[in-house]
Amino acid sequence: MRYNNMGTAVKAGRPRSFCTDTVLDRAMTVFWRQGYEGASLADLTDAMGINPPSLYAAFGNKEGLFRAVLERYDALRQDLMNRVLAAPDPRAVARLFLEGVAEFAVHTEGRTPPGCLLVQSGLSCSDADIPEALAEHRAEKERALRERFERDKKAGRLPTDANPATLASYLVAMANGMCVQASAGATAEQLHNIVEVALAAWPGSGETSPSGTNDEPSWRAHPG
Amino acid sequence: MRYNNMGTAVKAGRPRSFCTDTVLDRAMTVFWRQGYEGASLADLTDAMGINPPSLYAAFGNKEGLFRAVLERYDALRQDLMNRVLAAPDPRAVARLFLEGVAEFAVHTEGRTPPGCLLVQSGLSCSDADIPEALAEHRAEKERALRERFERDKKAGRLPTDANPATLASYLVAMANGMCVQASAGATAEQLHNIVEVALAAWPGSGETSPSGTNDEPSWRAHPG
DNA sequence: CTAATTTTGTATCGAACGATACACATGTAG
DNA sequence: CTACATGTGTATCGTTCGATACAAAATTAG
Repeated sequence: MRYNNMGTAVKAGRPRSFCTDTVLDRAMTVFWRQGYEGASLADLTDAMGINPPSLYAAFGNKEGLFRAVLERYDALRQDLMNRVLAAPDPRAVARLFLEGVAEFAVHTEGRTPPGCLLVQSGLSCSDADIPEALAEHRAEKERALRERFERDKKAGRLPTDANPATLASYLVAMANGMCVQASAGATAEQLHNIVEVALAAWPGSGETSPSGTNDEPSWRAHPG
Repeated sequence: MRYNNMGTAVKAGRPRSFCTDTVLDRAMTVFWRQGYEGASLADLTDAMGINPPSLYAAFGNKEGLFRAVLERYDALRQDLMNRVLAAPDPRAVARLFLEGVAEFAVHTEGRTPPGCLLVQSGLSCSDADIPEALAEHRAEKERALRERFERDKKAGRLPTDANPATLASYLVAMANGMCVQASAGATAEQLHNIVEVALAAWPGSGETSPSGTNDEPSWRAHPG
């Protein structure tokens, strides 16, 4: 038995000619732009630069490839979620989350379509497993936010009558809605305007903030 | 030339055996539940109770049927939009709109899937005309809200520095986001909680309302 | 080296896709 | 009635779909 430079075992047989993450990134753009059912195997293999047998050997079938793409998508977004969850207070969590989503949704650098894969690639499909898988991935983010807000509430960083689940659900709904807008061509400025309005809804807005960050009301025509 | 009881001309030839709106309603549920590309012609003709030649004679092709379904969907939602736009002030517009969307999104009476056809049926497709058609229909609602808010601003029912376009975009994004939540199984109570938070963002919230409707802060755990 | 193992490229499978040809049914026009 | 026009049902078109069979290529194991 031989080992590579990472200490993992090298299997016998012909080695793979492609990098898993690279082909997943390419498949991601196809699913993102065309949706799960609109992405044909020919589209996928063309974009990935591999042939069908390689795809099926690596990912099982089309749904397996899609699920692998979703995991890869989460990994690419993990840094953002980590920064969001590391924010000092719930208001900063909300702001970093919505601003981060707005940034990702439009600032694609041509590598991906605008919007969010978890919203665009299959809310409705002939195979209900696909919308379900997407919903689970979205719910994962909502759960992380809710648990953060539950800790904030216990620590006194939210009013005692605040509802962490509702606040998390509000943020995720807002984010998903912004992604729908982005997929239809909304600009970064339009999304950031929406974010400013959305943050005005946050507990403590509209009054002098106890933390001293007295934000400008966000529904104004020309903030600043 | 003969005329029917509505005064319209009766064409020569064998008459249609189906009601256009009825078959469109049935096609709507298929597109809604399975998405544009996930809805096969066999699925559609089965649900509509007609054969392919009848479908093609009446609607041209699959995309033509889909566009007819979108028009039908708008017609079914027109009453809600009329009531929303007839509200006395912008805050009432926002509340009626979001509450109406929340109601429609979950209260389907088994006839349709939860959510919104304009969000679920094809944000991404191999044929880009479909997402574009959906975006136009969504933008139509946003435009109606924006024009209403522009009139409100001129009439002094909104602050002089309010941004009607941003407020309309915020409401539509919120509505679309709630529909995404609904499609994944959110309950009416969860959506209404989100609506309460969303309305707290509205200009004038957080202070004693000038109209005297001093709404309960909406991010509370147990409103009322 | 030979044997075993795994991936690759080509070529293609049966099923499902969107869309139609065509004969028959059912109406109006005169 | 005949002539014409339109819709319906069956049966099927060519294409594309997701998925594989198979043999050659490329590696490890001994």
